[in-house]
Amino acid sequence: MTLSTQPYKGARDFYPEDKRIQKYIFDVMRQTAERFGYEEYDAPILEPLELYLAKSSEEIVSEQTYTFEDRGGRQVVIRPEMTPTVSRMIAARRQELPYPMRLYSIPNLWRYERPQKGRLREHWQLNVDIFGVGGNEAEHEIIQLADQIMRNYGAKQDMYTIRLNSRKLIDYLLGDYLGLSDVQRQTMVRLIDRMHKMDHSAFIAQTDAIFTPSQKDSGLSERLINLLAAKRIDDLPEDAQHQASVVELQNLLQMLDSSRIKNAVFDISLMRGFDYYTDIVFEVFDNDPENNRSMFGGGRYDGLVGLFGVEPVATVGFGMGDVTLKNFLESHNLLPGLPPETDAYVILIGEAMYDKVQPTLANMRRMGLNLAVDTTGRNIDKQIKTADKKGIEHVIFIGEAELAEDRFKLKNLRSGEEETHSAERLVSILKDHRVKPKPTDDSA
RNA sequence: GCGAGAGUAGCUCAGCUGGUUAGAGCGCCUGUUUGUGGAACAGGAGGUCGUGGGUUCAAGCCCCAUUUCUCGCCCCA
Repeated sequence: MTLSTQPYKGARDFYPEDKRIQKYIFDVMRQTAERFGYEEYDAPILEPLELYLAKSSEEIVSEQTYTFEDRGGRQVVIRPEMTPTVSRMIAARRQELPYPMRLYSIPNLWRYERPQKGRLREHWQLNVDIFGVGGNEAEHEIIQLADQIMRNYGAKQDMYTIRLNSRKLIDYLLGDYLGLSDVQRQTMVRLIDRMHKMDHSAFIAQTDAIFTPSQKDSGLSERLINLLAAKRIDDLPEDAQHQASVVELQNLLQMLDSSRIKNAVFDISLMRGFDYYTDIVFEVFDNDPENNRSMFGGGRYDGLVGLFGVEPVATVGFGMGDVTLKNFLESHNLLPGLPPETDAYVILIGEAMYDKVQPTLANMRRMGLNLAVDTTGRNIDKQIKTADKKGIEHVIFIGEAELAEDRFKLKNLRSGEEETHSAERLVSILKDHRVKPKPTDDSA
């Protein structure tokens, strides 16, 4: 049996060309979050099992975590999500933290599930949370930030849709308005969550299975279907329109619209899986018909910090996974070409040059250049080929003549052009060639 | 956890109703005499056909199991 070279199921190796993409994706996340005043934090990848019990969705804890017993007999989980962890951190310093607290992190998370498109076992997820803001300014800022990240990747607003709903509204509609029991509500939420994945008749059949005979006789089925047909807040029943949750939703949509976010819509069927959401939830969908799925989302979860036995803290946040995001960027052709960090590949000409060239290399490196030197002494053509294969755009030739004159030949492998310059000039030319992807602030 | 499809060279794949020493393109290595790449030419390395069993005179091809990958379901990023 030979040793496998494959990475662990559902996890990825990142070769330099992959890591460059990941770094770019993370850089945009970091810069955008920091633009809004969010500060980076981190935490251990291991947490005690109790942290997730009754806080995440039940299936994630019971079937999708990597759980094991450590040598001290403790039940340990490799974190499947970051929200319980950050809530724990806030609770630990509940009294002393300056609110509003704005935090972000890009942790890797593990879930034991069958890998498929957009879903792996290990993924990285930007987590952005604001603590201590009870008003809709929190939702507004969080969604605005999420939207700005998308724009900074170069996404246009017609490429994705931000869907909004309210847990409170759903509770009111299913409970007070339709009169469903708690158990019925829970089942119905799950069902509505995937109503767009099934055909209409199958959906109706399954809703009917949830209702009691008397509920069915009183026409509950029709009322539910009418309710779910609501495309806009105005389509909701008169009674619902006066609910505080609906006023909030309307208010938020208004705020987003004023912030030039025109692709946010109300979606009554939006549920989200986690149990801890308490109010407004949102999800961002890829509009590409090839990849028409939820990319990421979040919402308000005012109850989580309080579970640690401290005064509750109002919280809104979202999580954005790198796998689905990369799918989005690829399908919309938004990933830029990313050259390696190495500014130039140094090719030595002549015998025994390696030692002689060291002072020159050290000098250029001191001036800030990233240089890789070919140590093989192979024919020049092979060395150039190597540079080209590595994707390094520039080659510096150094031989006896160059050392004597203290001027070096720089070749651009893309254009084929060659120029001879002093070390100082080389450094400044190569630094100018660096292309750092920056957030494209298109707030205009 | 459930369902479907697929695993042949580093990559993309071909391989007839089972029939001798398993192929192509690309890539890789060497050389065309060491101060210039992407080309051309010449040569070369590389496969226990995912793994284990079975059927057969004979298995890359048929059967079973297993594993990995891909796609869906559940759930979710």
